[in-house]
Amino acid sequence: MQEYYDKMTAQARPHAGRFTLNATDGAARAGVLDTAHGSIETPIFMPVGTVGSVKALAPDDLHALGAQIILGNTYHLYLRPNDKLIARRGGLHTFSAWDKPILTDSGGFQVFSLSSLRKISEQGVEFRSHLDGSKHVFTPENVVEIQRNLNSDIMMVLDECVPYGADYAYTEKSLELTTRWALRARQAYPQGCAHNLLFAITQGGFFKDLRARSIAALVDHDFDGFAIGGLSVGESKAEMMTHLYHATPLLPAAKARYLMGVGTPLDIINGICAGIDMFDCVLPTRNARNGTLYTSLGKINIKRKEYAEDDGPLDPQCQCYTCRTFSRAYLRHLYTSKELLAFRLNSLHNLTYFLSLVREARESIMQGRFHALKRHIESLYPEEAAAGGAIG
RNA sequence: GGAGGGGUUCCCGAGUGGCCAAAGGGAACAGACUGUAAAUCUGUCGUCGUGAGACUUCGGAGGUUCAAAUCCUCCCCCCUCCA
Repeated sequence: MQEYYDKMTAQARPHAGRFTLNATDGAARAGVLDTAHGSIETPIFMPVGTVGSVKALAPDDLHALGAQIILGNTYHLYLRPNDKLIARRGGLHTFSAWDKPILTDSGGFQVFSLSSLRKISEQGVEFRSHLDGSKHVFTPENVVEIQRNLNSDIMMVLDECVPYGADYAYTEKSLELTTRWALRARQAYPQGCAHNLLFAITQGGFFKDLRARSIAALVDHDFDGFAIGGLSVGESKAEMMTHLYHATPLLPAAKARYLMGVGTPLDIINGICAGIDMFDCVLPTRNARNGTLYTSLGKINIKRKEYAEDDGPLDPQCQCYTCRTFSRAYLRHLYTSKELLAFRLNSLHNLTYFLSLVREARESIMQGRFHALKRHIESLYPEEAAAGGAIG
């Protein structure tokens, strides 16, 4: 493996880990994060490709969309096909033919979402595979090792994503464990994987003092970026926003900030408003496969009968391949007929929407007019805004 | 001509005296989805009514019964095999 690590290190571009701020507008930031496979311009939305594939799309599609970085998942790729198999093929970039940056989630979320299958201890988490029931152990150290084997550009530390409704005592105990795990992960690889950036994950549930404590305990350690975890796990929109706006300013300004698993277009705008740089979410791709599409006029469900004879484009203001080429009537027909093309065209469109949104946000920050964009997005999702998604 | 099987709510298909406006699929219609065990899940799905409930349905027409999709009679139609 050392030979593999050396080779990956040699191939890495210089300055990996450097984060440069280009502009700010209020708390909103526009920056650039350098990684081993190139730079990403923030704020950024990262399409989710859990098992080494953004569902329904090929790398060519992602390039056409202007995707700068995608996600992979440690838990899923470790179980299948296995990180060592991927390392033998030259890492996840080579294996999946994606040459731009990749961020891998640690499996902390699976510890949460597959909770019936696991047992948490100081050492790490013992869990059963959802695929075949076999028993495995994740520790802060081996999760980093797995991500190095994948040659992830941005590795996430193992954390516990605390379920919504957890009480103060549990949240506190969990946060302390997550903190100890993060420090162990960092200490295990102090210099050994400099080009595989390592982000810490802050937790703290829905208690402001615990959020602050989690951040304070991590900021002084040498992480390449900081994530806010444990939001959007079932809480109300208002609660989520309260903690988003409370926690983000506590993160160090000089490092990239990542809001994990979020969110809707309005959530993302709020995150940017609060000072977040990076987002990922399954919403655009999953909703694409389930028929919900995001447009410049709001959300639409392409399955609806009203589109059966609608010859207009999905979104007249969108320049994506889907909108340039096909009618709503055809897209509805594809979906209704269960044609696989529906997944690809819908995913292309929704990701175009999310990527355009963050690109516009970046431009508006550079030009000092971010607030106007925020107001506009709020007007597109009035119900969500009314539910508490219009703070700031 | 002979022997047998069958016609159920948009479709397929359970149901053979009351617990049946009728299982289960499908279709249709609507909704959900936030670090992806998701091409998944949920709801509605005879008519009227917010509701309790009322009314009309199981090929057709009669009949038996307190009660019929279910039992009886006749009729119509479909399928298989034999001639």
